[in-house]
Parts: sequence; structure tokens; C-alpha cells
Amino acid sequence: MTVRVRFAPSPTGYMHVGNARTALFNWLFARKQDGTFILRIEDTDQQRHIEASLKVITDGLQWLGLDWDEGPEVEGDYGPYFQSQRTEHYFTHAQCLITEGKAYPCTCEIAPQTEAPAPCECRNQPRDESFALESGMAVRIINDKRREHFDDIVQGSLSFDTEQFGDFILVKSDGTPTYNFANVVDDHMMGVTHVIRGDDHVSNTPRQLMLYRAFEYEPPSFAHLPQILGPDGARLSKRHGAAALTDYREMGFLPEALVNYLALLGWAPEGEQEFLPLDELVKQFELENVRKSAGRFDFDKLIHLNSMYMQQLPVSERADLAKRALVRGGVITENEAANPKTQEQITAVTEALGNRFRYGEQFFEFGGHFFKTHIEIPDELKDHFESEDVRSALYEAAKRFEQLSKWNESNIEQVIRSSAKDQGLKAAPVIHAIRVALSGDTVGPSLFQLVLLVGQERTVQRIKRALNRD
RNA sequence: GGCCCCAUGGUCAAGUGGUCAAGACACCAGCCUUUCAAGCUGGAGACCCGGGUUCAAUCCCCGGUGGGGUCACCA
Repeated sequence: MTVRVRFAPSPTGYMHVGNARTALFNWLFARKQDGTFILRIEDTDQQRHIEASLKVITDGLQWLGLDWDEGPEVEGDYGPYFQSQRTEHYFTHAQCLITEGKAYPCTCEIAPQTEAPAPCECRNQPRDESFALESGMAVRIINDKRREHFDDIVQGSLSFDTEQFGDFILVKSDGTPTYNFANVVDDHMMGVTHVIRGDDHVSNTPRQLMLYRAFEYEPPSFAHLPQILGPDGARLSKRHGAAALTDYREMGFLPEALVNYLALLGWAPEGEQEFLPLDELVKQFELENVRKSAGRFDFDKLIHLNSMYMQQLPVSERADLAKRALVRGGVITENEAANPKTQEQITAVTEALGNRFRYGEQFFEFGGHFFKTHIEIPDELKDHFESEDVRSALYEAAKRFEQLSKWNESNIEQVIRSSAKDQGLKAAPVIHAIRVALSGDTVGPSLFQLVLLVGQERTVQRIKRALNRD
């Protein structure tokens, strides 16, 4: 039997990274098993902004490089792939359970939030084959109170008492199916063989098992993935370290790196190599090797992986990331970004930065000052300009820079070294001072490159300003 | 609170009834260097607690503690 899995998000308008990882694991499993990856939209409830919300999902998957074999846009033989378009199926399934005496229509008011909705009078009304479900009637299961047991691929053997669920609702009185009901109907009709989802669904599983039993359907295998927690152990959210997939995109992370990182969170390869691009993940992925316990999101490790992927990228693509960060951070405008001279400058700085530039947003840290008209020198760095010798050397260097006819790295180096030497100084203190004067920072690329990129005019100007300022 | 689940360094994460308990990120030191990063070398750092079972438990069993999930006419 060929494997069929599905990713079934509800269109809420954003995609949580936890959901992204669920999609990833489904996808990896499907590709590894040479199976089918289905995208199904669970939109029984929210009808608003469905189109925009759908786009968030499809864009997210595409960005990560996860293609789906069946679902919106590609279609397939088991459609439609929107639950909102499958109401007839839910209806007939509900009808069928009622006539078989496994469920019943109910018009009672059930007090919200009562535990285990208790059976009501409606349960005992006889229905024959001619019974027709009407609107205004909710449908509830006849819970025969048993123990449901299943072997979860990652969580192991699990067992529940079904009494706690009561005669839970299958179809709401407005005619829409509840999550558990729609899920079972769809998963069965779509031939889903493995349900891989977040472990917040484990307690839904026994309810679904009850339904499979009622329908006399063979249930699929289940694999419940552990949660992703924020860096502090709290639930991953905006406040606790960026929850939305788009946040990571905007921070300038590469999808390849995020995918690699996410795969490593909750799963480990057999070998020691952790740099695993998508195709390598497909080869190595095993559901059986997924951990049971939740893991915390570690930004440092993501950044590290991102840096590794960055280093494989041509400068042009890294420069592009840099450009987006600059625009997003308001350092330059869209218009300026489109200017070929600016582009050139960004590329040159990107190149000079080399592997210091580890993810998009970090470009500010090391590269921002190249694009600002004024730079601030923090007070704690001003002691670089205290020594009279250094001041003289800087002054001299500025003068020589001004007169330099050819602005290239070796001339720049020569100016700096000779200015220092003429003052009886080693090059280092002068170099450090110039770095601070030009960038307001003590770290960055090779100083001679830095000077080169800052440019003749601005270099002279910034050195003079630094000397006057304190 | 009921039900279900989980527990190896700061984080991710291998692993075993007898091991010097892998590896990665982060951290610290040295080398390199004009700084930083990278690279190389070295270092510190873990089996939640208490009972059993056993010649021997990080590993098996029970209890505790801690953490998480879930308890809807949401998905």
C-alpha cells in the first residue's frame, strides 16, 4: 500500500513554525516512502479572508520548498481539498451513523463548557431508514464507553477511557461538522495512511478512533510530533521568540537553513553530520527516530546553520538579503535600493563582510554604517582618540588620504602604516582608531577594505570629525 | 482539578543492564590576525529525586517532584 499523508492547516492568516515543522515531517515521510503528500484546508469554521489565509499557507510551503501532490492549485483525485466544499460528505456520513443507531440528532441546549456532554432524551428516540437530517439539529455520537488504545509511531502505546468524552458533537446545529468528525471522514475518503501531526492532538485521537470504529473503517497509523517551545521553555509565540514563519523570512533567514534546523528539532539523524539539506533529509528521515519530548527553539543554532548555508550562496544572493534588510530597517529607501550604484556598494560591502554576515538582519550590525550619512561613536570607544601620538597619526593619515590620487587598498594600507610609523607608533592603535572613526565600532572587515569602501571623501571627513569631537 | 504524556550538560541531541556517557550550538582559553568572524587546538559542563529488582542501574519497576498537552456546537 502506498503511503498517503496530509498536512491539514486551518486558514488562520499565519503559519506557526510548529505547523511548518509538521508540514516538513509529513513531506519528508512522504518523499522518503515514495508516497503522496496532500494539502487539505480545514476551513469549516473561519470563512473570512480565506483567500489571503490560503496564500499564507501555500507561500509558506513553497518558500520552504515543500511541494504537495494533491490539494489546492494542483487538485487530485480525492478532492475537493477544502472542507468547506465537502459538506455533502459530512452530511451523508452523519445520516448513515444515525440510521445505523450509532449517532443521534439532538436539539437540546447543551450548556457550554460542561465536562463530558451527557446523553439527553434525544438519544433514545427511535429512527428508521426514512429519517432525514434537518438543519437546526446537532448530531451526537452514541458513546458506548470503552477503552481506546493505539500504538503511536512516536509516542508509543497510548490508551484512553472514552467515558470522559461523553456523547460529543459530530455535526453542529448549523450543519457544519466538528473537527474530529470532518477529520475522520476526510482522512478516510482521501485514503490517508499516516496521520502525522502535533502532539496537541493526542487526546483527539481516541475520539477519532471511536468514529473509525463506528464507521467500521480501518484507522490510519498515528504519529504525534513533540511541541516546539520558545527559548525560555514557554510556548513559542511572538513574545517568546517569533512564532510565524514569515517572521523568520523577514529576519533574513534562508528557508534551507530553517528547514534543516526544524528537522533537527525533535529528530536526529543516525550519523553526526547535522548540515543536511532537504534532499539529504529525505534520505535520512525516519519517523521512528522522532523524540517524544518537546524541544526549545535555539536561535543561535539556527543562526549557525544559516551561516553555513549563506556561505554556499553567491554574493549576489547574499547582497540581496542585505538589501532587503537595509530597506526593511529604513536605512535606505526602495528607490535607493534600486539604484545600481547602491547595489554595487551593497555587493562590495557584502563581499568584504564575508562570513561575518550570518543572516539578513545582521547586516545592520556590521554593514549599516556604510549606508548612513552620520555615524555615532559610542562614548566608551572615545578613548581610542585620547593619545596625542595617535591623534597626530590620524591627522596625518587624513591629510595623506585627502591627497591620494589612487584610492586602492594598497595605497590605503601604505598611508596608514607610514602615518603610524612617522609618529613612532605601531600600526595597531592607529588602525583601531580609524576603524572606530569610520564605523563607530571595533569589529568588522579588514580595515583597509573598510576604508576603501567608505570612500575617500567620507573617510577624511569621518576621521576629522572623530578628532574634533572629543 | 480529571485524563494523557515527557524528563541525559545552558540549548538541541546520541546511547547502553557493566562505556573515560557521543556529537552539534552556545561558553572559556590558546594559536592565527589590524579588530571581529571563520579556521585549528585545548577546556569546563549532564543521566530530576527517593525507593526497589540485580553481582551491577542513567537504562527495568514503583512512588515523588518538575514540565507539557488536553478537557467546546474551535481547529
